[in-house]
Amino acid sequence: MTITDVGVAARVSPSTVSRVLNGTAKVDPALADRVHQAVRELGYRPNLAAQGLARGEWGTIGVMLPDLANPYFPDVLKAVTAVARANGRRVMVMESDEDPTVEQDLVTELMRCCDGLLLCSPRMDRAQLVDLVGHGHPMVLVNRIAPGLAAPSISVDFYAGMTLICGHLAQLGHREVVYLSGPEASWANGERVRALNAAEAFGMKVTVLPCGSTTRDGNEAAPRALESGATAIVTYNDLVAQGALTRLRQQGVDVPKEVSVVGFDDLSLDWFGLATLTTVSTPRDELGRRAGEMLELLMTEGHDTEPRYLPMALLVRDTTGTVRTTASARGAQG
Amino acid sequence: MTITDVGVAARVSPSTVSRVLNGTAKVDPALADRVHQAVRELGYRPNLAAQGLARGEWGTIGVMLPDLANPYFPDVLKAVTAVARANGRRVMVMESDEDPTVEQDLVTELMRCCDGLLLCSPRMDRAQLVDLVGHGHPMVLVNRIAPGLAAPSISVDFYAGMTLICGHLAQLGHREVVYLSGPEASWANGERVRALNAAEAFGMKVTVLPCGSTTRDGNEAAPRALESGATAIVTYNDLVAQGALTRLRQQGVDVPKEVSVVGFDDLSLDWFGLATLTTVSTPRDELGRRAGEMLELLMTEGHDTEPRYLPMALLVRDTTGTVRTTASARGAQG
DNA sequence: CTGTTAGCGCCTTCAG
DNA sequence: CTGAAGGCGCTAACAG
Repeated sequence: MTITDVGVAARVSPSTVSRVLNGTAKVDPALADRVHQAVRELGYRPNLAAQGLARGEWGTIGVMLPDLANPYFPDVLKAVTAVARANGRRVMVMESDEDPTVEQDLVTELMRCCDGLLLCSPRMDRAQLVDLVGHGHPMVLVNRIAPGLAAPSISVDFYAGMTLICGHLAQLGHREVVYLSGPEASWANGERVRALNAAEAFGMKVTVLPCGSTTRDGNEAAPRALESGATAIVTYNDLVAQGALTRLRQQGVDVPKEVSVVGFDDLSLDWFGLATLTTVSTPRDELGRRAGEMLELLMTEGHDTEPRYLPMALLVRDTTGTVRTTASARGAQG
Repeated sequence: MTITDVGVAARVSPSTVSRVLNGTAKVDPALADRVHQAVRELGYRPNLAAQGLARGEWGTIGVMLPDLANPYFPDVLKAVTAVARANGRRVMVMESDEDPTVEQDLVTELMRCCDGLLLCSPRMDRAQLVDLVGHGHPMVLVNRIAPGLAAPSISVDFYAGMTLICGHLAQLGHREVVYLSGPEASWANGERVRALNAAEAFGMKVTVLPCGSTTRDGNEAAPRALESGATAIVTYNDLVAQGALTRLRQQGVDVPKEVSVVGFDDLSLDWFGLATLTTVSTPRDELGRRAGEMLELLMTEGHDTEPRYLPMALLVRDTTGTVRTTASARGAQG
């Protein structure tokens, strides 16, 4: 089933078939009709490998991300896919399991079969990033801003988000908070930490505890967080927060009366359980959409867009409250 | 950067390069060394489009699934990806949003750029399935067994899983249960319903309520489920169950004292909240692994494997208990 | 506006 | 065991 078969069926040359199918040039309507009919009758579909070879492009964009099981990414992916489809492209996604070495391989692999790449929350260091970008393949960074890198970037404004959290806690009277830190190699985690450190200027004492990005991590870290003596537990994301929350409850700790807990990302995990998490929201849909658009622009017009930051919004819900004054738990809810 | 460039660098013909790279034929070790070195120095990577065109295959398998946001699928995907990588293939996934029409398009699209397809929980009807399989592309069905279809299938044994649930409830004294039904077009849902109906032979009265597959669906259906007067709420999956559970608690209903709730799939959502869900477990990893292997077999040897059913296991946890005898809630926990 | 011609980069017969 | 030659299906530059 080739373009030639369609050609004979429509009594035209293969080129003409190609032209009507791609709209590359004006074709006599009569011939075009014959072609369309033949295509329909034969159920012809262009061979993508042949097209790719001839055109030098695949009609596919690649997405690399650390973990598909994180509810964060399906939302982003849906938006990216929508944009890609609107531009007539497929999407190929690969997950790295948070491993920088794997990331390198995946990107190399994706470059072989995609016209452009979206690197979501890459964990690799700046040098590796520079190396990869140097290959000249269009790629845009998502949730990672790397200064001086020849690739457009778009990210949620983690720093501002965490600042909102700190402000909220400060106003509730919290002066000592503990932060359950995300993956060490995560730039996004670094931004959160920076914002926390900045909050110390306002008289807030911050303890950083290595933790992780999953519910399990939060669950395991909760006791240590409690022991730190902080009145509020700030977390890398909602998953960690929920894990911690569960553990605290099991230990009979009253949240938010005895201790406040804050999430990050608004994964809307709050369907579960009675209390819903105070957190900051991420515009995941917009993030995916704009990232897709930036990549498309980069691929088609070589447009190197300015780095963009997307704002987060504070969502005060049930897990934060005024700090308890002494040893007794008599604080009021926020 | 073509195979010819490598050839000149290694002072051999392109054919020789191809042969050492693919292990297609015996090559003088000295030449092979030169080739490897040249490849390394030039950083050469075969053009996939050219390979695909010449070989007539893409080195890619396609996966179609209804919804990436369902935590069920990332687990399956990880296993599929692992198998695919072990066989030197990439994975391309597309989600249909539970829409049979979209499914048709996606499969058609995937057939154009993949050597084989995994159709996960397809919602399309049998006729459409037959049509698609008729195209002669290797495909295996996951979580859908369709009799007389010329495609291998593998599925979790939903019927047996639901039977375990019914038995468990019956032994706790439940005689009236309500089922929050999944997507109408879901074969897996049909299997669950069949098992429920079979349970009626044991004196169990079953009411089926249309619901859906998401937490939101469960949340919204909970009041209706309660009104049905049943003593136990059986659900399409853990997501629905959690949604219902949350709503019941908000209404002050004591689970499991006043009503029992059972999930399905063991999505391990139980990190959240105080009570963990009684449910049946799905071997998602094994499902993905075996599906991948079946597809590989089908692609390489045309092996048409027997349909396989994977067993589920009952996990009795905190949300089921003995039926309350009258109006008072004095049941004990299971 | 249409058909003919020459590759895209690789694999795979076929000679040697 | 190696090189040369043809073709995979399509597009694009070239004549007509």
